[in-house]
Amino acid sequence: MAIELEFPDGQKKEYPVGTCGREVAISISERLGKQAIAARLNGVLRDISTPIENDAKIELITLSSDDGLDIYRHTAAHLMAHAVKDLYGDDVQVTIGPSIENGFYYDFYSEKHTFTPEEFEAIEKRMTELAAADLPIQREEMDRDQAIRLFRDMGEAFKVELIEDLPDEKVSIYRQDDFADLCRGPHLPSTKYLKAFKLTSVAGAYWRGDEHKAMLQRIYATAFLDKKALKAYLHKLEEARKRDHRKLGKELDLFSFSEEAGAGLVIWHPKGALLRTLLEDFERREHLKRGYEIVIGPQILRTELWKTSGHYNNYRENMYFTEVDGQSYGIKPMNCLSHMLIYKSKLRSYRDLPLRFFELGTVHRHEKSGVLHGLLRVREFTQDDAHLFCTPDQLHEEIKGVLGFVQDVMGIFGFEYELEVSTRPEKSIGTKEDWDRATNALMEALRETGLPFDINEGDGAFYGPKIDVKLKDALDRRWQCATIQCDFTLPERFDLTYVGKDGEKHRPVMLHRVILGAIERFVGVLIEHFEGKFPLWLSPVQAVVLNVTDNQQKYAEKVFSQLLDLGLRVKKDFRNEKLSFKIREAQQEKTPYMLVIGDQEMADGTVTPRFRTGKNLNAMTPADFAELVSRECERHQ
RNA sequence: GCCACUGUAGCUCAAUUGGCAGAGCAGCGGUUUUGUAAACCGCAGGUCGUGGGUUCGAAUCCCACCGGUGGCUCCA
Repeated sequence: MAIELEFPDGQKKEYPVGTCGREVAISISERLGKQAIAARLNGVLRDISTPIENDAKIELITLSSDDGLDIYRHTAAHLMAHAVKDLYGDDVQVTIGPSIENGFYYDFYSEKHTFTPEEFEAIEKRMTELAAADLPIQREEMDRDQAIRLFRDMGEAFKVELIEDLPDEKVSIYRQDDFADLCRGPHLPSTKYLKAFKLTSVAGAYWRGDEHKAMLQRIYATAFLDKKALKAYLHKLEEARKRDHRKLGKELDLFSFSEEAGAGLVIWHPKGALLRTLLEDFERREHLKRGYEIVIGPQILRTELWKTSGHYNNYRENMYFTEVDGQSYGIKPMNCLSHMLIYKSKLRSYRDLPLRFFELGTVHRHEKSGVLHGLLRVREFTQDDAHLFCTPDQLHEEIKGVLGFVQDVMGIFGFEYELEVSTRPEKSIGTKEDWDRATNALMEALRETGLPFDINEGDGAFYGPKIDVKLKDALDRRWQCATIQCDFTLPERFDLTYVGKDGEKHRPVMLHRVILGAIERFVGVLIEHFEGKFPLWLSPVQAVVLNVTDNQQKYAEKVFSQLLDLGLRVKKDFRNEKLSFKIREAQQEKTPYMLVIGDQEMADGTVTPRFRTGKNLNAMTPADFAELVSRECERHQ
C-alpha cells in the first residue's frame, strides 16, 4: 500500500506501506502547523480523519485554499444550525445549509417561530460558545433506513425526505456534541476552527426551490477565517451600499419611481434621460458601423400575431393586452415580431443575407411584484435588440461578429463579465441536427475569441441554445445583460424563406441578440460601476461654470454660451454663494469639471478647470477647454 | 406571486409603554460679494402611504389595499 501526498505548495511525497491514513494526515497536518483541515483523496474531498485503506493519492487542503474556505463555511452553517437547535429546540426543524460566496446560509422550517434580526446576536453568541468548546466533528456512516429512523425520531421531517430521495444505501451524518446533521461533508475536524462569522439577514426560501413547496426561513451569514477578513468584507459591503444605483439615482437626480404611476415603471429625470440618450446615440453609431439597419416597430400588435409566434401560449402571463375597435392587441414583450414582418415584406435572396435589424425597442413585461428591483428589474424597458437573419453557412461568422461587438462594448465601459452557454432543455422544439449545429456554432465562436465560458446544461430557451453575458454589480451580484440566442421556431412559424443559389426556397437561421441588454438595467449597473462618476463622454453635465463674485457674471455668461455653442454639456452656477459652497455642490453632483472664473480669469479671458478629483488645471481659454473635452471623449468612444 | 421586514416635510431621520407631530439639509425672504467640499438671520413646509376598524383619544394597536427593502421562484 502506498500513499502519495501532495502538499498545498505542490510538493509531492510518497509514504510507505502500512501507514495508517489518520496518522499520516495528522502527522502531515502537524508538519504544516496543523493547517491541513481536509484532503482530496483520489480526487474526492474528504475529512482529514478519513481512514485510508488502499493505495491513495492525497492532496492536503488548508484553510487558505478555496476548498478550505468552502469547508470552513459549510461547517459554520452546521454550527449555526446547532446553535439554533440549542436555542429553539423542537420549535424549529433543520433542512439544508450550504456554503455560498462570502459565507453560508441555513434553511429552517418552523410553524411556531419567525426569526428576526434582533435574535442574531443571541444565535451568534451561542455559536461562539460552541466554537470555543472545541467540539470534535465526527462523521458517521449508516444504512439509509437507520438514518431515516434517526431523523424521524428527532422529528426532522425534512431530513427524512432528503434521505428517502437519496439513491445510496449508505448515508453519512456529522455529529458535534448532541447535534447531528445529514451531510455529505467534508467538514473541519473541530468547531474550534471557526473564528469569524456574522448573521446578516433572514429571508424566505422555498423548500427545494419549488414554489409549490413549504416556505422556509433562510438565515444568511458571512464567515471568514479571522475577524480582520470579516471586518474587511463588512466594510466592502458598506462601501457597495454607498454606490447602490437606487441611492445614487436619487442623489444625482437621474430617475425616480412613483407609487402613483405604478411599480416597476422608470421616470427619467432630465439628467438621467440625457445619460440614457447618450447611451442610445452611442448604440446607434456602433450598430450602423457594424452593418446593422435601424428599424422601428409598433408598440402593440394584434393578438393573432402573438398566437402565431407562440408567445400567446408560452408567455401570456407576462404580457399586457388591450382592445382597440373590438380587436385584441398585445403590448409587445419582445421586438422580434415586427422584425420578422420586415423580413417577410419582400422576397429575400441569399444575396440579401445576412440581414441585421436593430431596434431600441421598448417592451412591457408583467414581472411578478416581488422581483422588481430599482432599474435592474422593471416592467417597462428598452432593449438594444437586433435580429439577424442568415444562411446556415453564415451562422458562425455572425455569432463571432456579435461576440466581438460584446467584447468591444464591454471594453469601452471596463466591465467584468462571465460567459455561459446554455444547451438544450428537456422541453424544446427543433431537430437534434439543428440544436447540435447551433450549439456547436456558439461554442466554436466562443473558443475562437479565447474567452473562458461555462456550460449551463439544459438551460437554453425552448427554441434554441444561447450565450449569456453576466455583468457583476457593486455587490458582486451577476446581472444578465448581453445575450445571443439561436432560434429555430420563429422562422418556421412565420415561414421565413430566402431563395438560394439553387433557386430553391430555404429557411434562414435567426439570431436574437442584445448587447447592453436593457438600457434600464445597464444604466443601473453603470451607475454602480462608476459610482455615479461617469466618464466625460457619458456625463449628462460635463462642466459647470462658477463665478467667484457677481463681478464676473457678465464674462461668465459669455463663457457659458460659448461652451454651449461648442457642443459641451455645460451648466452654470452664478448664485450669490461662496465659491467653496458651489464647488461642494458640483462635487456632490459628481460633475467632471468645474470652471472657476474670478477677476484673474476675466482679465485673461480664461477659465480655471478643476477636475472632480480636486485637481486644478492651468487656466486656459474656453476654446482650449472645449478642445480638451472633445479629445478626452474621443478616447473613450 | 410567496416569506419576513418596512412607509412620518422635497431629502435624511426623531417622536418615552396610545395623550397637542419635531430636527438638520434643501426651498423661500433678507443680510453678506465671497478664490477651490457647507457664511449668518428669519419664514414657510406634514390629513404621519391609502381606506376601514378598535379606543374617550391612534403616527403608534388590528384588517385590507398601494408602494419599498432582503431573499425565494422567475428573468433583460
